[in-house]
Amino acid sequence: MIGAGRAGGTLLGPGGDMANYDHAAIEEKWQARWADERTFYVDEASPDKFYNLQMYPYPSGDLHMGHIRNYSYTDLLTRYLTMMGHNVLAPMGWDSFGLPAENAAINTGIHPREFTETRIEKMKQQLRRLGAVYDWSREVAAHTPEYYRWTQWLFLQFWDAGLAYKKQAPVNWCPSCQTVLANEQVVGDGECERCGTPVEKRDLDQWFFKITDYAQRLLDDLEGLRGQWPERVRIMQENWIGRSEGASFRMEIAERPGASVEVFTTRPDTSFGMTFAVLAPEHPLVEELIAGTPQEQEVRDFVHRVTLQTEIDRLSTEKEKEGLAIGFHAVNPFTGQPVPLFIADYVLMTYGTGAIMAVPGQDQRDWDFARKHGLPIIRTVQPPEGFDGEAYTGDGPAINSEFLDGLGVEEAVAAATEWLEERGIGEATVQFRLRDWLISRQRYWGCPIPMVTCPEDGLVPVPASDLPVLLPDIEDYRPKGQSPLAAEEHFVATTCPVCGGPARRETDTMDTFVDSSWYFLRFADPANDQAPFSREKADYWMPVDQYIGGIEHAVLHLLYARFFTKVLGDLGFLSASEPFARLFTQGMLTKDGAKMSKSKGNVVAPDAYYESYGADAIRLYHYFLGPPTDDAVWNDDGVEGTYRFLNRVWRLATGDGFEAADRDPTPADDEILRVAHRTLQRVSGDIERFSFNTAVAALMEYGNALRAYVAGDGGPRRETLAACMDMMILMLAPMTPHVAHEMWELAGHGTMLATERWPQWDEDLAVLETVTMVVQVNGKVRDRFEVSADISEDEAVAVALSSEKVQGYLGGGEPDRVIARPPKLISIVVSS
RNA sequence: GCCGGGAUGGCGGAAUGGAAGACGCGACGGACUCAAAAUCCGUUGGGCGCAAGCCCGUGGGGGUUCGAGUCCCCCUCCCGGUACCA
Repeated sequence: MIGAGRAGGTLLGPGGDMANYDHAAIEEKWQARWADERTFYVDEASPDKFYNLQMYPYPSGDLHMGHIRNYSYTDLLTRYLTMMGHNVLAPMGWDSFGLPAENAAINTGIHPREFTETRIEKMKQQLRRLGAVYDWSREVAAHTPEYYRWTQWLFLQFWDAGLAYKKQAPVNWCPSCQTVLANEQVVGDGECERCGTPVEKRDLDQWFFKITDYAQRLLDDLEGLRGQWPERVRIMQENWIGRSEGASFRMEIAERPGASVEVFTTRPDTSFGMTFAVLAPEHPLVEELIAGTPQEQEVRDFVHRVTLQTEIDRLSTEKEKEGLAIGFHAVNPFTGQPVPLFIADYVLMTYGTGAIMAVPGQDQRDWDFARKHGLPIIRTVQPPEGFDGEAYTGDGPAINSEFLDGLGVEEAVAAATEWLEERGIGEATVQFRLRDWLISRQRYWGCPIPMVTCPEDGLVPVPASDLPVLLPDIEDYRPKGQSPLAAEEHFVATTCPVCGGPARRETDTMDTFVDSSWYFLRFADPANDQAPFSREKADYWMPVDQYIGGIEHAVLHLLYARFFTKVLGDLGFLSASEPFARLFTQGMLTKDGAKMSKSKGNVVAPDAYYESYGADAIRLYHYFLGPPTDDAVWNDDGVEGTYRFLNRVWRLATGDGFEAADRDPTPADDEILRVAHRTLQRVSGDIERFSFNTAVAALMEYGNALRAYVAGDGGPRRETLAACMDMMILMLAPMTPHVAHEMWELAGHGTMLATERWPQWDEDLAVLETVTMVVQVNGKVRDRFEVSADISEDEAVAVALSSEKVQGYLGGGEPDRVIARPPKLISIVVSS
């Protein structure tokens, strides 16, 4: 077909001498073929599986260019890996519970289910239009009873394993969303992740998952992800888990024999420098001690004032630390001396023991507080000569510390801890910053928590056989401080599974992060109605070989999913201990200096681009735009360039404007084949290392070389051009699949391009025959030679020294030094 | 504050310690056209020069090296995370 003129004319563009391809017709044709032939549907037959997963999206309805960028990357890999011969699972599903649907219901009266499902359909259409391919037989949606039945079932497994519990706790409350938030969902200066409203504290009965039981393993297993996950994500998780080692010990209250307070410190070596101790205002001991004392009212007022502060004020580091002596003393076990006991807002009840020993000499916060309240400061670590700071936190010999004197920090910590342990006062302990995961939400559009409360039997799980606890249809979605479900008596009123007596259902629903903590497992076995997934299928597909998503999930989703995987592994449901073997976080697409979002009004709708340029040109532009890990700025003119490129390739494929001849090969034919193989080598390597932008650049250079070849003396040789075009088409197949498939068919291949094998380059052809050798004199390039790529060192030096220009710089003398790096470079050093 | 990451033409970006600016966008000039669009060809970091060519140039300052955008030290600015975590 090559060189046969405008073959297959019906799909050619609308007239003009320089025909553009008819992207609309071509795209529809091939999208239908992939769907009808279920080209990317997979089973478990092959030993060479590859699980290629993109974070399943919230069905927002409209794909903007930011989404398109992300889906384009995943689709490139699905197609490339398929051509590499892997059995590639690329599923798609919907994170379809959550607030937007519920808010829409409140505002418009449309049922969240209808709202959600309409949008899912819309989004599926848009993915199809992009040419993104999936195994749609595995589609899941978190809001369907077929899915959330198993979310509830998994909750029951957690409950049975003692990993789910309910307790009253001060929680983050968003007054606008009228629901609680996990710590991880409080962002910035204490604002709601969703709506930006300042978060308040409230005491509520809430459900938690005991993720803290897994803190150490979640931390340890990050090691194994080194090199496979972006370093910054690994570090963010490490910091979030926040392990610190130290000691906790008890101190007697001087005025109350029998009463004591436990403190945690990472620096037991500094205990001799303790000059006061501080309790969190909410510490239970505070109320116990002050009851009936003259200062009772003053202390209560202070506690009240602190707890009323929003999280923002309380945690602001600019604010001066506020505190109050409560009139009691703690006895420092190391010295036997009493130190005054304070309450202060800088000590948090939620970390450690909620109480600290204060050592102003070695802790800046304590220093500040001591200064403000006129408390003594004792240094217990000798600062280095010339130290002019305040608290000294570095290493140095211990001083003023009796038996610790002279020891370095590490030895002193060990010695002090041992001292405490020998006396039974305290012990070495490890603290984590990580808190248990609060999963209750007082909202309607989420997975109901399958528990009932019975006056006789207390909290009772709904039997697995009664699942799912269906989310009932209701009339009033407005949040009122408790879940809208609480107002639905027919939902709430039930019977106790244990005693059969009247009982009440839990009305909270689960955080949507619970739904997304196991969806990747459901994709392995989506139709299973006996279990969330079979171990066999999960073990076949897991772990996810390549996970792709946004950096915004660096801690939340990725930590929870890791936690779920470990729990389910421990419970015997699967073998994998980590869900995502490799993680790729793509950068975001910005416009006007911000991430594209509806609320910012800076979204670029793809519709006009689809019409003018088609899906392939849009995709190719996204690949070309820049490194996929980096944020990128949308540029309206850019698609024009990739569209022009594709049309030039199309004209080469359709023989538009030239005639190919059956003739003997010339050096030009030899050379263009070499360029083809060199390009294949570059493109293959670039795709493997996610350098899509340079892969596209290589293809463009190849296209330019092909056009020069076609226009060159003697014109194109039919056989050479066909071989070169086949390679071009195969390389374009994962990137611009529609036009590539069309060209493949036009070239006379009767096969489906998508399942063709990615070609292998010929090493002998890919290597350069001649190289430009640069000759430097004193570091500056002074001459260049075309030399054979396998030139010897001696020859290369001889060529360099023969250069007249170089001789000029040598001024008749001998070079002091010659550094030879054949065939690319000869560097000559000569003293002036 | 602490922990990451970054700064290269008008713009997006490319460059295993070895020709800085590949590839593309934009701009300018030209061909084709009655004209325009499309397409094709050429130029395009700055300065000096008729030219051959020379000098300067990867945020700033030092250093290592025959050779630094790349490695080391210091600084400035920008982005992300985290923030009284004892």
